[in-house]
Amino acid sequence: MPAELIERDAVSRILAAARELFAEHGFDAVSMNAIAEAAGASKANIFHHFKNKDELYLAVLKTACANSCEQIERFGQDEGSFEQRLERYAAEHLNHILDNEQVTRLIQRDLLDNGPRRGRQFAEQVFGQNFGRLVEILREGQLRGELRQDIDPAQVALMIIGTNLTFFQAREVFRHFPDVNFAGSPETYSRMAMDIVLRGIQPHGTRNAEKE
Amino acid sequence: MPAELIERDAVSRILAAARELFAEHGFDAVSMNAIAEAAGASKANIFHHFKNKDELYLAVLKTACANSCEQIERFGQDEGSFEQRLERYAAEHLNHILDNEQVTRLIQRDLLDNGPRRGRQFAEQVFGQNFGRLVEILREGQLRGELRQDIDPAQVALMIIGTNLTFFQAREVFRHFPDVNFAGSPETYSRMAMDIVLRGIQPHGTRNAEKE
DNA sequence: CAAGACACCAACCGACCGGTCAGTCCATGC
DNA sequence: GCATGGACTGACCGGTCGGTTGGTGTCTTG
Repeated sequence: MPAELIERDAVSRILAAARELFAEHGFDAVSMNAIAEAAGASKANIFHHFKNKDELYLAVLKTACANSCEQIERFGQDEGSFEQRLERYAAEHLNHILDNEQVTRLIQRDLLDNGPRRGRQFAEQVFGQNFGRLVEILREGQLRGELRQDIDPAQVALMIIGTNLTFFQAREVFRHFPDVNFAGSPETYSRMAMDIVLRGIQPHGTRNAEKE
Repeated sequence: MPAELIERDAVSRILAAARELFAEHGFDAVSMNAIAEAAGASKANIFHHFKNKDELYLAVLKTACANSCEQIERFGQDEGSFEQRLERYAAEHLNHILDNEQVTRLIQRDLLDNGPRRGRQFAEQVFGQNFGRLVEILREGQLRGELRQDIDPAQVALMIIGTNLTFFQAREVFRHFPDVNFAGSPETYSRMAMDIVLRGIQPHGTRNAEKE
């Protein structure tokens, strides 16, 4: 992939290098010199294409979020039962954040710097889109009586996204925990988590989750 | 020993200022000058007490984690049914991370910088202790047949801690989401989340969670 | 009191920071 | 042929970075 990187035009090379470095080390820890070197361009050229460091950061966040949102839009959209859709959404979401590690880290970092800060809107955008899709699926299920009426769809959405994000965030840490045996297997993790959630949100009387 | 008192005074002032600034802005964005000014000491004095910036950061993390771990040790320890203990643990954990915002942010930041980095062990320490306590409670409940045998306690522990952490991390963001009405009320949030989890991990046949 | 240990600080250092500038290169259009 | 203008660069700017130096005042100990 370095060959590809060299072939592309300067702006996209700069954006790619900046995204990688910002995600890995954070905004303040990355110098324009480092980005220039990684992108194979001069520092002055970066300032030619982007007004300043902040604008470069915003551009990185913007393109990354646009890409991410585009993929999220398709999550859980296929046909299938409510449970299948929800299960598939969770699995796809977990896969997505694992496949797009850089973007996920970028947004998590941005969320952490929560002051009157730079790219807040983009974090809200991606987070909100995830949230919206999920709540939509859940509301629909609730209308069809496939999940309890007395639960808050937003609550369930947060649980699903939250456990996925925590899996992403801490997977390297609890890889060494003796109690944890799903650290290397997001599929196992996602299946087990949704098993619990689905059972937890079933309507009170139903017992239709018996499998074998 | 008045000398020790004086020393501890300046050192603790430096540690407090550093903890606040590191938590708010991250390691690289905080200069020793800023810490010195916030602590009411000279920069040279900081270097007198701490070998370098990294050691100061480690010291901050160490004291913060020690304090945090001490409190966690008491979570969910009181008498009560399995469900009560679990519910109380979740509520106490959420309260804890909200009360100790600085430390939580500090550790989350450190988790994000996952390379061959500085304070990894402390993040593992706090995270692991939370995890250990929860898994312990869950294992006990499993032994007594109060939750399904076919679930992984570590999975449930991650779900509880994960949703709490995500609540902490994103509460400012989804405060503006129309779908969310628990943003300002961690108690409501914790109660609703545990309602779902508890129902999801009940043994297959039981129906003892009907509302009174 | 002398000597030393210790807390503390102003001034300073080289390195590097984000950002600027004058100028080169080169494709385009007249 | 030649003017225009965007892409691009090396050299440079003021300022800040983490860290050091040389020293002052204060307390303890003999």
